[in-house]
Amino acid sequence: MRNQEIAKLLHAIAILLEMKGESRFRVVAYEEAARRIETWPEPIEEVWSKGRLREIPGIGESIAIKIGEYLTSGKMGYLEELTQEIPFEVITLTEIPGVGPKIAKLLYDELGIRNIEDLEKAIREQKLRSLPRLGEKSEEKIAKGLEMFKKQSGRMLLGQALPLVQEVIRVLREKTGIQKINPAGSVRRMKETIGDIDILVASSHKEKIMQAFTTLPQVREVLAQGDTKSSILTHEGIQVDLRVVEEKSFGAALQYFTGSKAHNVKLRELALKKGFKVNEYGIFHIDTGDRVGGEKEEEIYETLGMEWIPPELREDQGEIERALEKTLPTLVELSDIRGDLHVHSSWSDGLFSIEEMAEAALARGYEYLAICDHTQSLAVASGLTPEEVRERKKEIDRWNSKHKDLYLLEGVEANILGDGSIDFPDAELATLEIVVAGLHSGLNQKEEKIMKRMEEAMKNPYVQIISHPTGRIINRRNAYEMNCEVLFRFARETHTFLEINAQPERLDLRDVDARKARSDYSILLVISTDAHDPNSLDYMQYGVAQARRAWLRKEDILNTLSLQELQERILWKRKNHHKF
DNA sequence: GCCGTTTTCGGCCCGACTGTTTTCAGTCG
Repeated sequence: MRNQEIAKLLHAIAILLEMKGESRFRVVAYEEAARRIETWPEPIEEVWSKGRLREIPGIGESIAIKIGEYLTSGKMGYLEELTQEIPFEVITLTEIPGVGPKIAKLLYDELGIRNIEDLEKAIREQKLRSLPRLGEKSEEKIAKGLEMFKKQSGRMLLGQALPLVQEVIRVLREKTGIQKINPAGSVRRMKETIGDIDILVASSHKEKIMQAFTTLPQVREVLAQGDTKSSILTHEGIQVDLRVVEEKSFGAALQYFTGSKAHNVKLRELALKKGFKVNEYGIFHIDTGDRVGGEKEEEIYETLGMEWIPPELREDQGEIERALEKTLPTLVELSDIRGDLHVHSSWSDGLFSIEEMAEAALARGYEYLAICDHTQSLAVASGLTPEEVRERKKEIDRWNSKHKDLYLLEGVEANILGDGSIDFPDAELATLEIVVAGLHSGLNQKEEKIMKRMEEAMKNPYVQIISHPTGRIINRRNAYEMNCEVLFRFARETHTFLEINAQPERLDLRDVDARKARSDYSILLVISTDAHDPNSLDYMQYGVAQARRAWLRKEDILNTLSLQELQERILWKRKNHHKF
């Protein structure tokens, strides 16, 4: 999968073109192409080899040729031409907040600054303030941006951002009595990672709210305090922006600040075609200037003849077209989930007893919970031997005999070994109700080997679910070298389910992959928390959000079934294995 | 550079804020 790699090159071209002062439409075209490729679920090299690059929106003749050239020769002549004028390195300067292409170019042209180190030196020597169109304040601003840039290590996880937002909102409500307050931006869209946090308030008591906000206990530094917008930095170094708008504009502002940018651009283009103008204050007739809505977000979409679009879908990935046809899917909700099919107990590397995990599941209203401890080859995680699994069964049976409202499924998360075999005998697996299997070793093997292991594992009649199928850890580890299309094909052929692992740093499958697995391969997905403690059962909300971003409905998720239906579905594979 | 229920040519989203400027360029979301 070389999508990221190609997207980076196209992004670099866009920046370089902007530095040169090229038409902003060309710049936008390269940016758009980069974004499309980055989120395209198929490996770009495969799309290319099938001659289907032009089917990706935003890829025209010219960019398709450049991608082809790069995949054939490892070079992109156009990019090399551009970097003759401006070194590739200079692009990294634009990642500093407050430094865009134009300033980066200025820094390079006037002071020969090529990278972060050069820039630091120039700031120390106070060289920036004497440049044309820059002054003392600009120098200060860039110095501050540089500090922030050096501190941050990737975007924060949704699992970090959401609790913070909820806490900030709770305290602001308490302190000021405001009613209308909502997260916006990528937090509201429940993206897997968040840049900075946006919160929106409707009120006419601006001063009081800003005061309350900038004196929150979480505040380390107030970055800006204005009438309508203030920004703070928390002790963890997270930037939170708060905007206050008039009640009558709340819906329009919420729509506007929720984004995504691509979604908003498309929406406003469409509005223009229909004779309307959309901005953060409302929706207006172009001819008369009359305001036709804006207090509620729904009014914007309705006026344009569309269904209201759930924030999780607002990425310009087809949702606007579907909203116009009024055929958006009804997305799965947390309340649809009837149980968790992958949790650990203190029998392996979990921190709490089976009973404690079960009580927590009961408290969340679940009908079932699958105890899936690690198996023997995973010694570091106290993986269980068959004997230990039999011992454990007594404890599970004891719960089930006493409780009728929560059923414990006896399971394991088995390990897929280097040759694709499962580290637990088939005869033992056959005694279990649920077998999840995943890769936990040999993660750096070549694609061919990885895929062979996956195939072998899925052919095993007792393996029902593949856990964290791509193995990525956000900000820390890339996915295995693998091919999701092939994985999906195997999964379909062997009637194996795939997991959406809800751990905030995993969220694996990714949203675009899960969407493809369901839409193109009809694979049923399982949302599991992989919890090692009772509180982590709440990760389910992130898994559900991921599923919603993948356009999934209740009927696309295995663990929305009742216990009886679930048992039928998961036992089907071993009973019918001879047929395929 | 891309794209087409107005178009194969002529369009291509919107506004706030900031700083260094006397009218606007650059950045951001």
